[in-house]
Amino acid sequence: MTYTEVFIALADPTRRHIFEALRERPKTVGELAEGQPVSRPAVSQHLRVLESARLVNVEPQGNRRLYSIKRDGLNELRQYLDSFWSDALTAYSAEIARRVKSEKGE
Amino acid sequence: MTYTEVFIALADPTRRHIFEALRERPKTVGELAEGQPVSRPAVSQHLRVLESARLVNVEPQGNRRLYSIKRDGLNELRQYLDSFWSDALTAYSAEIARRVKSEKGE
DNA sequence: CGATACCGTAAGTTATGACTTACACAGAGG
DNA sequence: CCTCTGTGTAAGTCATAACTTACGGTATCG
Repeated sequence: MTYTEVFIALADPTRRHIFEALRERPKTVGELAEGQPVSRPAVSQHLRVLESARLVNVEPQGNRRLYSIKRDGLNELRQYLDSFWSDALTAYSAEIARRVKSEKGE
Repeated sequence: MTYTEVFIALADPTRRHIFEALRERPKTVGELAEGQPVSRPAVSQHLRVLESARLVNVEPQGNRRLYSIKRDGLNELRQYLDSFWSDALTAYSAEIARRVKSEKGE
């Protein structure tokens, strides 16, 4: 059920833009805010949501904070999506398979 | 980019529950509403959003309307996710993850 | 030491959307 | 016909969250 946060995080356009801006390279909050039409505190708040969804990673570097993409959230989302393919949408077998996988710690 | 609607559609818990209820088999609006804690018109509105996101398919059958899962929306979402798995990004984020781990003394 | 850059948090405002009830309309069946 | 069933739509309410400005705290640098 943890992909809930990931969906919510990526549903917002501004947040998705920030996230996509990190594909190029890790960036600081100021750098990210510069490319967006919203204020810097707004970017900070979005980054907090992205971090909570395990989509980004923060690494303090002296005065600044360097944000980068983290794959955990993406993995969960992909796992959820794959559950709609693993089997021809029959009954609950896909869901069961997903649960078993996560129980094994994968 | 059209995956925007898909993200928004699946971000709502009620809408995701409705969508997941269709994994078992195609269902009518009444059947779907019965399994949800919200009113029937609410389910109708959710279905409109899901349909607009190309996540469900509707087939009128006499008096009722039979809804079923449509792959188009899921395909777009998966395509978007897969774009984050390019080799460069994979190597880059793996490096970040490794650094963070070693900083934690793990 | 100041002074400045970088960033997070608080508080308040506003827009969005999820929900309700009420209504309209088409098909099935007596 | 008339009624019931199944569903979509309209209008209005209310909660949420996205945004702003203001402020506080911590490094860096002169």
